Amino acid sequence: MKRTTDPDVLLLQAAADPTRLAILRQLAASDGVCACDFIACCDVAQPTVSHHLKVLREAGWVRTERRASFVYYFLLPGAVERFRSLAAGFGPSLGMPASNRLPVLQPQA
Amino acid sequence: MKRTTDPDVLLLQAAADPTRLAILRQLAASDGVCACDFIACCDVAQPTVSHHLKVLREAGWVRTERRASFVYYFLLPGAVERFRSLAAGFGPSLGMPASNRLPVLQPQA
DNA sequence: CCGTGATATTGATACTTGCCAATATCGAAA
DNA sequence: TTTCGATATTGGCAAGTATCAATATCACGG
Repeated sequence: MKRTTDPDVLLLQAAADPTRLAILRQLAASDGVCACDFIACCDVAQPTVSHHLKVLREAGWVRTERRASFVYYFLLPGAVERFRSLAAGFGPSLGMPASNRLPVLQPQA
Repeated sequence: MKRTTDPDVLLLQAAADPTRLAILRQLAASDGVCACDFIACCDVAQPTVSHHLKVLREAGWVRTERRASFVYYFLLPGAVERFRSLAAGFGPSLGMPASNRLPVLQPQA
């Protein structure tokens, strides 16, 4: 993907991967998950899980907390909220199908 | 990225690009946009815009409609809705920070 | 201090993706 | 039909990324 600085795009890019979305979903289901548990849920090796967790951390999706030799991952509520407002920003396009509105006929009119 | 069939991941992947997010936002602002107008909004050449529009179409984000030699793009309300429920599915993590809840101490307990 | 289990980092490789020039296609008008 | 403007497709390259083996680090128990 192209390098970008748009925080919304960075948030989306981090979520737009099967493994990482599975991780996010597990965190949404029960927050505070040990890193070792993600190895079971996703069909990838441990270093790969660690890599994806790093991506999520750097994108601001999760924070970490050490307990003994385990590392727990937590969803950052701010990220969830940002994601939701991004979705909410996709307009009032609900309810009425777009074809019911009069589209302009000339571009840049 | 890894090949996947998860429709949610496909939806996210399609949106997780600066050019395509700009396109989606322009559509959210005023639905029914001529393809030629996207060339101005995004700083890329015409074939690149066409490529991104194809990605969005195949991901189910938009539909097209020919008028004369122009092609108009419309946001699919279903896609917006799917995107929103995806965001909504990221848990009740709003309000109370995760650290206020008691996380398990032993993995897989 | 040493061994062990958990997690992170490194390095290499294969795959995917964004980009544009050139070209093809399509619709309308001459 | 020929031409022209708008859009799509092709082909190739450059860059990004997912993956894992090997290795490093970290925290704890002995």
